[in-house]
Parts: sequence; C-alpha cells; structure tokens
Amino acid sequence: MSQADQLDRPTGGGEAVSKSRLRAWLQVLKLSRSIETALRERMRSEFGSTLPRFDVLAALDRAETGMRMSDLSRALMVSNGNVTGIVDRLVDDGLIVRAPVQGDRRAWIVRLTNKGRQHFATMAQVHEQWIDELLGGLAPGDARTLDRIVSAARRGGEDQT
Amino acid sequence: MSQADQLDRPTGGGEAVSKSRLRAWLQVLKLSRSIETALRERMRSEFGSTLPRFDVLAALDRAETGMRMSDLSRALMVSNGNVTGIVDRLVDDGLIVRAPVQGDRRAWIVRLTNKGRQHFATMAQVHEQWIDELLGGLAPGDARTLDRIVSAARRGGEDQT
DNA sequence: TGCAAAATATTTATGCTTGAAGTAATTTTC
DNA sequence: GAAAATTACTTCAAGCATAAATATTTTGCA
Repeated sequence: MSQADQLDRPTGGGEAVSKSRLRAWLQVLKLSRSIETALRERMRSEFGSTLPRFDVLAALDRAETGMRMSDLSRALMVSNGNVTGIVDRLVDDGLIVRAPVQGDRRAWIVRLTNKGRQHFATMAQVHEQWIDELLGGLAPGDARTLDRIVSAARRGGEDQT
Repeated sequence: MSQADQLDRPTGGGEAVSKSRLRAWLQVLKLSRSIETALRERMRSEFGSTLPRFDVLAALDRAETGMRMSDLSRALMVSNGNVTGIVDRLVDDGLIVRAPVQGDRRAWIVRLTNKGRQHFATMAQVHEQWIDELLGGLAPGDARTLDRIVSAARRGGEDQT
C-alpha cells in the first residue's frame, strides 16, 4: 500500500501538518483495504456473495418501501451504471425485485424479496461479528474516539454524505 | 454507503462494544471511499491517470533499485494478476521498465524510467496538497491521534502489512 | 399548449480487481 | 540427480467501477 509515500524524505520543517494528515490518511487507507479484503474473502467463502451485493441488500433492508435506483446510487456512493449491474444480478438470484413507480415511468423501485430479507438477516449478523473480530485491536474507548474523529473529518471535507 | 447498517435497531444492551466498533468501521469506510473518489477524479482530470497507477509509481519511487512484481503485489496489497495489468500499461506509456533478474529467470524487476520519475514527482506534490485539503477538517492533534489509533487497530488485526 | 431544460435510467467503453488455473523456473527432498 | 514442492509471473473469466453517451420521461415556463 502506498499512494505517495514521500513521507520518509526530510522536510524543510514547515508543513508538518500536511505531513501528519498524509500519514493518517495512508494508515486509514491501509486499514480499510485490509478489512475490505478480509470481508470480501469471507463473504465469498461463507455466502458465495460479494461486498457490493451485501451493501445493496443492507440499504434495502432499511428501506421498508424500497428505493429508487438513483437513491441506491447516492446511498452507496457509487455510479448509476454500477448499481444497474449489481441489481441485475440480485434480481436474477431472486433476492430483490424491480417494480415500476406510480406516476413516473422512468424510475424503478427496488425492494427485497422475502428470500432476500432472510438472506440479508443471516449475513448481517455474521458481518457484525467479523468486524468485531477484525477490529479486535481497537479498545472500546478508541473505537468511540475513532468514530468521532473520522465523522468530524468527513464533515469537514467537501463532499458530504 | 452501508455495509450493514443494522445500527439503528434497538439492542438488548449487552454487546455495546461490537456496535461501537461497527459504527467506527462504517465511518472509516465512508471516509476512505469519499476521499478515494475525490482523488480518482482529480487524478483523471489533472493528469489523465488513475490511483492504481499512482500507487505503483509511488512504490517504485521509494525503491532505488526497483521491485519485483511480487514485492509490488505485497506492498500494494493487491493480487498478482492485478499488478501485471497495471504494470503492462505503465510500460506501454514509458513510465517504467521491466528488467530480468540476475540468477532467477522467473522474476522481473520493475523500475521507474526518468520520465516516470519526473511524472511521479509532479503528481506526488499535488497529491499531498489534495490530501491536506480533503482532510482539512482534521485538526493537527486529531491527525496524530487518528494515525496512532488506526496503526494500533491494524497491528491488532490478523493480517499485518 | 408546446417546447426547452432537467431528471432518471440504461448502455457502452475502458480500466481495476479478484480468484483460479496455467506455465515456467527454482528449490527441496530423498 | 530426478521427482516433488515451491515460487514467480501471466492469463482468463467474472464482477466491480467509472465516465460519457443515449433514450426516455417529467417539469418549467412562455
């Protein structure tokens, strides 16, 4: 993992702040990459599924009445075309359905089937255990601190969500 | 963004620790996704390049004598096949070269060309500014705290790097 | 009403990514 | 010194991801 490790070069001594931000970012990137890798492997071996599929199911599980494609795209922070492909496959597997929207023939509402809801419930439970295990090195107090700092950093950036 | 947002459901009151870890993880995931999205867009519009290409160049910039393909794969935490493709394209663009390894005809050493080194230097400088800007909401002290906590969490997990 | 502008969804092209399988070279084992 | 195991890299298929282009529908407004 890298994405610019010009960290070990001696600096003049002025812009220490940008260096410490860069350093923090690289750590965050490494952590999220290693956790995502571990989750992906487990999703595949335990459920024959993927993270993007799980993300779509998770979003729909919270939306009682379903979501539009564009809502999904926004919620998951991925492109429209991407959602189309993932939804296509989930529909093929009978985990979700597309339904037309009353009064707007461009849009589609996507929602879980019973099968999809059950499938997600099983995965979600195990998923939380995996996170707990993968972040075992994170003391309870540190977890809250991390949550607080990262939330603040996100609000400070330019693109909210 | 989601990946299991079963956070807002009332819990019995027992496993608060796993909930706080899950919450922290979801924040970390959202942050890294939004920053990567912003960086990707800027890499494309400013340099006509991509993050994976930048990552490879960054790793090679630090390795005076070049790196093997498998070293790159480990350093970037991506699969072997992935590295092959990215390196192929960078070679096509004249930014890096492949050279045989003395005494091991299976392996290849990859290193920057002069063109590649110059190109990376330009990008790295701007990249650091982007990070500084995207993490502008992160106070200097928080950046160090974040670095420390995330580093500890990574060492606690199962896959080191 | 009628038509331009905006919104929504899909399609297309390209590149990233993985996991598995394949090829070739090297090292280990006996 | 030959068979077996390991290591290094590539190739392949499938899925993920984006940006740009297209098609369609709805909305705004003159």
